[in-house]
Amino acid sequence: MNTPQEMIAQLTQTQAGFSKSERKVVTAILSNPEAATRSSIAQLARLSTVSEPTINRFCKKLGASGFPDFKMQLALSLASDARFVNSAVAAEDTVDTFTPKIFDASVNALTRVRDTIDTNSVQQVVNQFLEAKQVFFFGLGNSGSVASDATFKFFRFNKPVSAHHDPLMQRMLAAAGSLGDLFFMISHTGRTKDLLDTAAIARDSGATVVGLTAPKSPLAAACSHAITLNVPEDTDEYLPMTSRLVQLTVLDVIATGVSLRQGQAHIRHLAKIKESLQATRAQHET
Amino acid sequence: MNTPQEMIAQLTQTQAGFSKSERKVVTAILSNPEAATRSSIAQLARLSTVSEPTINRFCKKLGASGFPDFKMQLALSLASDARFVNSAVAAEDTVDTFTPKIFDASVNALTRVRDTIDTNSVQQVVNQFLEAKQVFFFGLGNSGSVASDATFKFFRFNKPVSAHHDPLMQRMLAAAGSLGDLFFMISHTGRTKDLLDTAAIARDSGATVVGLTAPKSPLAAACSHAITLNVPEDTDEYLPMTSRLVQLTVLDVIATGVSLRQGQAHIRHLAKIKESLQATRAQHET
DNA sequence: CGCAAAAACGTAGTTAAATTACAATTTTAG
DNA sequence: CTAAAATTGTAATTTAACTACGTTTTTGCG
Repeated sequence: MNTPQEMIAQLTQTQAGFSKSERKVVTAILSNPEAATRSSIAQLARLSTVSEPTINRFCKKLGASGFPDFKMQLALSLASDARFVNSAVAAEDTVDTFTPKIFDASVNALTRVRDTIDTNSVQQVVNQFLEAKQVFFFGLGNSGSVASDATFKFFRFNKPVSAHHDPLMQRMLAAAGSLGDLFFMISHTGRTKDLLDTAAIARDSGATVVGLTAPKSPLAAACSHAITLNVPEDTDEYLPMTSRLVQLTVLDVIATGVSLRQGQAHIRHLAKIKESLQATRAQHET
Repeated sequence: MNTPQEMIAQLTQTQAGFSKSERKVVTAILSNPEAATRSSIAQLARLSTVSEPTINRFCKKLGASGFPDFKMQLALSLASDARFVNSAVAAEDTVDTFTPKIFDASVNALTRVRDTIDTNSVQQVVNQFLEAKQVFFFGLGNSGSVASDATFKFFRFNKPVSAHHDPLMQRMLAAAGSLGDLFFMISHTGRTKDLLDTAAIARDSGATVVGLTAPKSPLAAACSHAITLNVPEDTDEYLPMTSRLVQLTVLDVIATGVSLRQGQAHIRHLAKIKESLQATRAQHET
């Protein structure tokens, strides 16, 4: 059936189309959705100061088969939203309590980007990668590590790839760039001056410049193609930068796209690489 | 209330403790759990060829307040399990279809580790970090990038931290180690020979050796303390190595632990670092 | 092997919840 | 201001869930 129930979305978003008493029901439910999933139609009717049939009609209007079904969908909707709860880490937290919070923040960021990422730009970047003769991954700070990781992932495609963390080196490489070169810029903020300069230089030199960065950022504007990421702001002092995780995952997506396009021949290439690693292992893996 | 409903786990795992007709009920539910959440007590009773009260008693035995509550918990349990679905990327996949799969695989890995990680060992590692005079992050390949990322995260604690990717350099540093040095070994498999050697050398030199690696791996055994990660095997050719993401997140957890223990003084230190980055930005962020 | 106690199970009755049919009220359009 | 349409509530009906109690089955022990 319809996979992700979005009952709450319907309750919170849909302002129009509701009558007076229906709005009363919405208010009552929203005041404590958790409780709503556990209450009977009579209880909810009393709480909303409407009649029971009104509740029932309301449920059907929202696509449920009846009140019990509505409760079910609401609960499911809450459950999936519960994973989105980005509860802040507090000073009183212990390892047991803040560990799940950190993981949840990461999951939160990933699901958000999954639901908002523009697959068209991903497709374009995959195409650019396939057409490129040579690929440079540029990043600074945390994004530099992401760039390094990217080389480990993309060198498998029989194409020269490298990562660079030094702004001067990046600048020189960009200046030396030419048609067929792909510069892959990674930046969470998309506002790092050095990278912006480098992007401009690279474009001037005739190379393709791809960005993995924030929407509406200067870097996104400076690139030939950009994949923009809608990651939650890291307002909390303790919660981590989730952008790295998202960037890595998007690079995985791109790599998968390239992989699929390269087809079977490439699979054998991969097998050879895996084999080569065996010798570095103490024992064979299970 | 109890956060993650684990009704299915109770149904699939618990073999003992069930009577004959209760097993019939379990079988009936398991044959189609989805349908079970939508059926009435009478329907399920017929399907299981038992009486309605038997179903009801069964529900209460499993911790539900009654049949409706049981259905609810079962549905929630199914919903959370649905996120675990690690559907493989197929050759016919398009960007639109494989992108969510990759994200889901990452989310899958994170939630799994979140639910299985041993917080005691995290706590121990946090303690080790606080006691250390100097910290070295070692990793090879993909884990090397993780090690680099770790330095960006941990240098904030006013303590000398560095990452090294070269096995020879790692070896030399390990040999030169002494009490107060913390060697932080990152390895997905925990079977990389170079790293195993280095770990042994570091321990011999009197330093503390911490591992972030696979359970029951040689590396885990070779360390003073180990955080072991239960990440899903990467059996699919296309799906990415999720271990990096998990490793990064665990490092975030450790950093948060350290951060919380260092208290308020450290917060001001962080503010200064953030400030220093402003100058590298093209514009102020929103 | 047999008997008694305990556990498991089902039948029938009871209660509560959800739904439907219909009437009253409110809203809207002309 | 009035009539039609939409909205809401009342009351009755149906359906589902639960409880009490009696029957059957299992278990433990002499």
